[in-house]
Amino acid sequence: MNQAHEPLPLEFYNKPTIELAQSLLGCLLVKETEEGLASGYIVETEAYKGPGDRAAHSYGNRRTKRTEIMYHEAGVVYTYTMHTHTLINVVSGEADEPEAVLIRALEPHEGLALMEKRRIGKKPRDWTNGPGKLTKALSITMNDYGRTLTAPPLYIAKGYEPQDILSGPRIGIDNSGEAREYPWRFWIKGNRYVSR
DNA sequence: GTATGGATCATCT
DNA sequence: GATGATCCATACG
Repeated sequence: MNQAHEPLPLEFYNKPTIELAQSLLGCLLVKETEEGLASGYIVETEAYKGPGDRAAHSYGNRRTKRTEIMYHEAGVVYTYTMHTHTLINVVSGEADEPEAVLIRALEPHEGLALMEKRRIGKKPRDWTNGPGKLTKALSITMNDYGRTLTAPPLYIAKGYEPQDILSGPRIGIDNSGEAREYPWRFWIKGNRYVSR
């Protein structure tokens, strides 16, 4: 049987976005549904810094119905639909600072049978090694938009301390000028579930 | 292993 | 009507 976890306090998210992106590595992302609980350790993230970041949806303080939640205080979820997939971000920064951290990959931990069922025909390694994949494995949808990460059904709990953290350019933002070169992607060295 | 193109839809112009 | 913070199948080496 699965055991519930203790969510990290709201204060955890109260730090600079780049720092938060690194702090999230090794933490446990948990989603509870009627089918049961599924969770995975965060092994890859990307920071998006709002106004001055051409790759961010909130570049130039762009404020629309979709990005509205990024102007909220840190610790809430920003889900976004990309083609046929849903992506999940953790909102960072103070209120009116539209920054966020994209969760790119997880290492499956609990609810493995559920993930297998949600990712039929895929190898275990392909269950959560990409932003669009992990949301499917954990059943994260647009219904989670705006949720606070400190209570079920969707929350982040303490995981383990990563050994080595590496950083590099972000992925999939080739048309964003200089912003594509910023080393704002972070991952745990040697982890098999990191994308690419 | 790398490279390429199509799927498919919410959101924005 | 155009645009993706992607994924997958296919082709090729």
